[in-house]
Formats: sequence, structure tokens, C-alpha cells
Amino acid sequence: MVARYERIADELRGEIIAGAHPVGSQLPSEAELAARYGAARGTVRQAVAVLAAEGLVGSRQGARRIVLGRTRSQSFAELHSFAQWARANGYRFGGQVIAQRRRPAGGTEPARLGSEEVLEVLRVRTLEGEPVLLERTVYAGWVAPAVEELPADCESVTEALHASIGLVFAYGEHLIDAVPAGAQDARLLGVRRGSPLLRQRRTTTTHEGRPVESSDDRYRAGSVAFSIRNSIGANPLVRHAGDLRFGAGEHMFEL
Amino acid sequence: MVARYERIADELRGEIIAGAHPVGSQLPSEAELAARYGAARGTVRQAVAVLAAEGLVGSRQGARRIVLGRTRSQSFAELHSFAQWARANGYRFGGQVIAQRRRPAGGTEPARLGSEEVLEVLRVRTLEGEPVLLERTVYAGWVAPAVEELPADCESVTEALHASIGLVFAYGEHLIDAVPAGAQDARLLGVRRGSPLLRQRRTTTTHEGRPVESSDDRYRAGSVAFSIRNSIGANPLVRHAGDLRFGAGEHMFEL
DNA sequence: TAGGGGAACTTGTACAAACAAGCGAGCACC
DNA sequence: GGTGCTCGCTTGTTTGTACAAGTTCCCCTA
Repeated sequence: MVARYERIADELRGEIIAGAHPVGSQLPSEAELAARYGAARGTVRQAVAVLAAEGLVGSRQGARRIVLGRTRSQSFAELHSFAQWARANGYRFGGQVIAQRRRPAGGTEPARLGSEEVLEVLRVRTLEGEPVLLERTVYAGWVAPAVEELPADCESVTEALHASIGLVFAYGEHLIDAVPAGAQDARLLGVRRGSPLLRQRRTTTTHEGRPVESSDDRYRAGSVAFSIRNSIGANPLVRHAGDLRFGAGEHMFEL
Repeated sequence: MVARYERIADELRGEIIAGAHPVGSQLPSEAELAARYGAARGTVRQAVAVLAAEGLVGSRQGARRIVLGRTRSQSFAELHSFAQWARANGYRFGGQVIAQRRRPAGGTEPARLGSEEVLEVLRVRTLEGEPVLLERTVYAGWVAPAVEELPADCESVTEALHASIGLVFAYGEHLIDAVPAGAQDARLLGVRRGSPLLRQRRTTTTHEGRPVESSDDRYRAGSVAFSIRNSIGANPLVRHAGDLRFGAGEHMFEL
């Protein structure tokens, strides 16, 4: 059972993507949409709120909503699952575990992952036959057995874990920056040492806030880019900082 | 006049940051909050929706909301304005125009910026005395005069343009990736050629969707990082297979 | 013609009510 | 002891109403 506002949002999104509402044009007013769909104004507002959150439309009090773009963001799942992102975009992709071992948690890991023993996995992901991503993932102890069950060439770890133990990656925090390729990075990704990599560090938790994994993913430069659309009203994005000299923290944009 | 739901959100956020609701704990139910604040349930829902959008709390049907984190994501303006971000975080910062010239629009610029003549500006930004950011910005013709009025060491272009012509950067689209430093990048940022830079390409528009600028900003590696906190909606692992397929260009994560 | 004043329109906020759907704990049963 | 089920709690969805606040555009006036 899909909610009514979602169906309305889907339909409006479809119209925008199809070009019925060109970029820069005005959307029908809430009252018009309510009449068209035979829904209450509140329901229509929920629908357009979805589109606004996706960055497709912008709105401000007093003026009609305007169309900002036509590309849809599928943000969360794609940010967590390489496979889901690649599949949604029609790319050929693959994966291969290079190394995997259990070890005691160290540093901030016990606090971040909430377990004393962790499972460390090194995976290479390919896109269109080319290695583009190196994943260094640390799993909390309680998911380790399920992860060890997976085949080495498992296409989608996220989906496999959902199927096997019903695990859902519900919340995540991501840090994106650029780093030079180390020796191992260079070898596995087929680039020169020191060449630029786009790094995404993430920590994910379940619905209950239970930590699942913490990962350091490195993309070959030129292979992928992150895209964000935002507005002054709805603020998904902000910046943070660290220190060049002390190297203790680093400057950070919060998205 | 601040909205009621915003005041409630502020108060709850304050309680979370202060530790009254530790990370992992449950928030009071909507009914309790409504009673406490003497507000309708809908109003309370709006308040907690704000916190959810900030990534502070997570929610799912049937269960109480839980606290996910204590760090607050700030304003949108900080993504567009280096100065506002740096100031809000208490950093010393500066800026200097290196080159500036008008030229005819080329390539996709007429379409992106909606003008035939543009103003190209090259700026270096410093943080704590160190050059960390190189901005190559192309302004639409209609803002060019106002930009040319600015002093070469203008601290905040965004604020200056707001003060002089009432310009508001309302919507933005950002593409984040990693690139090797070119000769000019290396010289101005004080790094070696080919070393990693974090690149943020952005296009900004006004409230009405009128294009203002298009920029290529490059950060020294290790100086800044982008941070995103997100959550899965209601739909766990459901994805539509290949409903969208954009041929051109590079692979993109859309956030 | 340029400018000010307003009226109509549009989105934002707030309240109230009702039902649907999912979660969790406690209870009964095997 | 463990399993399954029911019931109460909590969040999600939808409708309706009313007013507030900001925008847009037309018209009237100087």
C-alpha cells in the first residue's frame, strides 16, 4: 500500500522528468493540484515536500513553486550500496573480496562500532570491467558471521545481508574528501601512486541506532562524482573544518 | 516571528546536544511532546521532522524515535560562502582576486548562465593563513557589474553582493570529485603538480531560478571534507531498475 | 510614464479528528 | 522453556479549517 502523497509525488516527478514542467517553470498551485488529484491540500503539500527534498523543486512563501532540475536523486540507498547505485544507472558492475580477517577492535572502533572484535574486509569493485572502487570496511562483531558467509564475489553486500539476516542499513554518516593513492590503492585500482582518489568514509547503523559498519571507500579520480542539490530553505548541506598544521581534525562540509 | 514548530525543534535540539537525550535513547512520544508544549500533534511532528532532516533523530512507524547524533548540521549559506562557513566555525580566513576579466560565453555557458557575456574570476582563499581553496568562478552577465565593484580582497562575496544589489543565492547544484592539481593549481595552492585536490563544481541560482554563477572550486587535500548524514526513508531495499539512464559524462552519485 | 497602493493569489503555520500500520511487551498455550 | 498471539502504544496518512505572511500584478494617481 503506497501512500497517496507518494503516488502524487511520483506522478509530478514523472511529469517533471518528462518535460511537462520545464526547468525554471512554475508548478501548479497547491489548490490546483489538490483539485486535480481530489486530495486535501495537506496531502499535496506532503507530495511536493518530497520533490523539494529531492531538490527537484524549490518553494518560498507567496510565490509558486519552481522547477529546479530534472534529475532525480536516489540518495540514501545509492550512497550505501555500490551495487544498487550501479544497477539503477544501468552499469555493469562486479566485486571481489581481496582480504578478510577478524581482529580486535582498536582506536575509536569500540566506541564507533560498539564491539570488541571486528571483521575487516578489503573489496575491489568494478564498473564496466574497470576497477574503480576500493572498499576497506570494518564490520561490528555481531554482523561478522553473516558477512563471512557471503561469497567472495558477492555483487551486493547490502542486499545479501538483508536477505540472510534481515539487516537494514538505516542511517549513515559520510565524510567525503580527496587523498593520494597509497601503494596498495595504486596496485589494486591500477593507478599511479599519489594520484588523486575520492574518498568516502562512512558509518552506518540499523533502525535502532546499532552500529553496523565503518568503511573507507576510495574511488578512482574521474570514475564517479557526488552530486548534491540544495536550497536555502531546506539545508542538507554545511561545511566543517579541521586544521592543516595539527592534522587533528579536518575541515568539514556537513551535507 | 519564529514559527512554533521551530521553537520546539530548537528546544529539543538543545536537549539532545546538552545530553538530556543521549545518543541511542528514545525521544518522548509525539503525544507527550504535544502535551508538554501545549501544541497539536501535527506541530510537534513538524518539529521532529526538522531534527530528522538534520540527521539528529531517526524514526520509524510503530517505534519511538531514537537519537542518532549530537552534532548539528548548519546552514545552507555556508556551502556557498567560504566566508560564512569559516566565520561560523571561528577560523581566520581571507581571499584575494588573482585575475578577473569579461569574455563572451562559450560552450554550455550560455545555456547554464543564460547570458552571452560572462565575468570570469580567479580567487584564492586562505584559512589560518594557508591557501586552501582556488575558486574559478564564472558570473552571469547581469551580476558582473556588481562583482567588479568588489575590492580584490573582499572577504565574503556572497554577503557583499547581498548588501549591494540584494542578491540571494537560493538554490545550488554541486558536483564533488577529486582531480590532480594542474600547474596553476599547484602554484597558487602551494602543492605539487598532480597532487590530489577536492573539487566542488557548483551552479547557483536566485529564488526565481535565475542563474547567477557557475564555479570550479578546488580544495587542498586534507584541508576540508564534506560531511553528509542521511537516513533511509520507509522503503528499505526497493529500487526501480533502470528507470533513469543518462548517457553522457561521468558516473554520478546523486545525494 | 513612473511610482505607490492595494487586491488576489499562493505558500506557510497551526489546530483538530480519525483511521491505518507497525512495534513491543506481556500473556496464554503447548 | 519456548512459541505464537493479542493488545496497547506510537508513528504514519489523510482530511478539513482557519489564519498568517509573502509575492505578483493590476490599477490608480501624481
